[in-house]
Amino acid sequence: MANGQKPTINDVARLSGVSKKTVSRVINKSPLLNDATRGKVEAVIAQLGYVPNLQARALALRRNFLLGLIHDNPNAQMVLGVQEGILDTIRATEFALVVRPVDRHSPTLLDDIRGFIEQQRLYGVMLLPPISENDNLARMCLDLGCTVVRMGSARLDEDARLVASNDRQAVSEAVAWLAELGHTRIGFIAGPEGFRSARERQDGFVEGMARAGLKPDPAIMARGTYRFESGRAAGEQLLSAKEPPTAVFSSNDEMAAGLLHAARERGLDVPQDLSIIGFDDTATAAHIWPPLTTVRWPIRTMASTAARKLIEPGSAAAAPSLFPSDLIRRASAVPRPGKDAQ
Amino acid sequence: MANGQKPTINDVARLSGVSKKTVSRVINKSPLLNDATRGKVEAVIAQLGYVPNLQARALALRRNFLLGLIHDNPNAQMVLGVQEGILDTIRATEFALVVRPVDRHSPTLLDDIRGFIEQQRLYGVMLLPPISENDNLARMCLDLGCTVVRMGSARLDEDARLVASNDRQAVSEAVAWLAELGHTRIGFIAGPEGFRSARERQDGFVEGMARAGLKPDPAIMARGTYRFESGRAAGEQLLSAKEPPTAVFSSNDEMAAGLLHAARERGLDVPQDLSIIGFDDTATAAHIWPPLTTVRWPIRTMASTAARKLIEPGSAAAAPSLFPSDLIRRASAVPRPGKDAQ
DNA sequence: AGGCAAGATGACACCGGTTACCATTCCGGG
DNA sequence: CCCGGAATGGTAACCGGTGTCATCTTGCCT
Repeated sequence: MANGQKPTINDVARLSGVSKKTVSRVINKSPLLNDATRGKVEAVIAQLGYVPNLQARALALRRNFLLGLIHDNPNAQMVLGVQEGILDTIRATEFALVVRPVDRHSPTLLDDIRGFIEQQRLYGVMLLPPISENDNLARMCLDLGCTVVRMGSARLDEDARLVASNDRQAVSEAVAWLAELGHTRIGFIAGPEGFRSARERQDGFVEGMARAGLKPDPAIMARGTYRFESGRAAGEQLLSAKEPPTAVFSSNDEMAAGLLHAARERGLDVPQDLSIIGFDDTATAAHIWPPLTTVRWPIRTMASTAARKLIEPGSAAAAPSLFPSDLIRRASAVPRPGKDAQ
Repeated sequence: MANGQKPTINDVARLSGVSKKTVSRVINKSPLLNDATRGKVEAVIAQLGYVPNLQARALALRRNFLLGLIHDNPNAQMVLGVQEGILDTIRATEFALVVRPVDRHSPTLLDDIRGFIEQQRLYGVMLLPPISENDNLARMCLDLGCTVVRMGSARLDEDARLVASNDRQAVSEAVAWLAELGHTRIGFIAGPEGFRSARERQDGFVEGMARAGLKPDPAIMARGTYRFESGRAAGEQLLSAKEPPTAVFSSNDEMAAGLLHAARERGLDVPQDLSIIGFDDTATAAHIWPPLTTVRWPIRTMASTAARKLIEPGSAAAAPSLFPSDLIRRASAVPRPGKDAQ
């Protein structure tokens, strides 16, 4: 310690004239300890700038302090928001956040993740959509002995903890808003098949239409991949329908931007000729023209909650949490032309 | 081990009838080892599914396998690209990536980061712009005993390793391209004062203008904060000049998007009335209308290189690396109207 | 056959914490 | 005045690896 090494618990013990054990008690805030002793030891700790070695601690405790974030980049904005949310929770703790972007389509996905978890001996992992929907993956993590939290669209989950946004309700309300603006021909661009979020949003669309007394028309509904290009393609399909929509709900912002391009290429004016609502409230949403009306879900808060569930034992943490989303009203959705004239 | 615990090196040793030390040699691929023994031990390892405990290893080796990424979110797209680049390098190693978003303006910034590094005993840290420009921070990390790599705009650096993009040259070329398209009134939106990247880009602008035989006009140059709104404000300023520009280079995409809004609000047609070039090639760049001509720098490759410098000892790693950027030509920059008619 | 260097392996302490368990001191109550 | 129990601190072993150094084989040379 004198020679440039970091001070250890032994140095602290020697300098304060107590045993390692006592220092350990001070660090761990053991209640059965004389105040005088505690003070003495704390003074030495401060003087030395002693920081306990987490690796040694992890070894002795047979558990460590690493949380893993496993995702496959659906959306940079969202992933970063999640990271910030997790940090909000763990910043003052001894936990650290380890990230692991993966490729959902890799044939060795499960093995890669297993190796990662085993090698780093993670305490818990957080799964983001879309891989959070992979039940086999969640089960494997649980079997590997770490706690698991999944983020995603609403759905009960027996064993892994769940933090979800209520996509269905949010979409339903967005559609209701379009109806309120006087639209009756409302189109829909769905997310890719097999994604829970895609289904939730589709269900929300159907529900919203029903509530508004409208009937979804398959002729102005299409499916995309959540990517920009697919949104443009879907847009072309919808807009070339015999009776094109005057408003479209897109299951995410990126596809909404694609739709916007498709509309523009046809010489349509958005929002005059076509109202658009997206989902996610990505950075792009506010920056495109016109600014996109979209659904924002509280990513950061959700992630922060999820992290709490990960590190806090207790049964309460096991109950799924459902978060509401907000409709952000911008310029891309306006009353149907001629509606006021009715 | 039999009772559900993870197998340890002792289990492997016992089952294969050799000592711990020999198993350790197998794991570390020691060359002085009998092939027969190695084979036997490896068989047992495979059979048991033994994975060495990194924490114990870190303790014994007095170094660990954690790389830290410290940043304050200049741009989600970029941060995520960096994370992916780092993973490209460390995926097959025992290193893990620990992220730490921070707030550049926090008064306790340095202390927070120090605590983080000391607590987790990071092996190395990577600093992203803009905090990578903080020399005190870099020095502190070095003093704490971890290797440091800074990403940023070109500039020699004595102690910390540097991975940089050649912003100046890239901007210079972008301006040359505008000149080639026939523009002579070229405006500029600078980044915030005090940022190295902002200065590099500004220098590049001046250089490019000079090369094209043009003189920068302060009346059509403004400064922004790299945020959308500041781009819009700068745009209003530039466009209300007595002699407005026919083309503008914006120091990043987000401000370019703001400029685009400003132009549109004035009834200008982009690109017919105004050509725009941005910087960064964020997701937004391709999704706005018209698609933005912009400078793309190889974030992922740079980050991958940076990670290699972090974990590979050797003096070669200490030399700064400079990466070239590409001009992505999209629809937002077109020939000056009437130019062909000349 | 003897000597010896090189190769292969093992014994043991140690990294920096933790826990189990024991020893001491200091009480109050019978 | 003695004893039991709480409060406090110490000792040793352990977590799962690694380094050092000693030991035991070999093969080869003379």
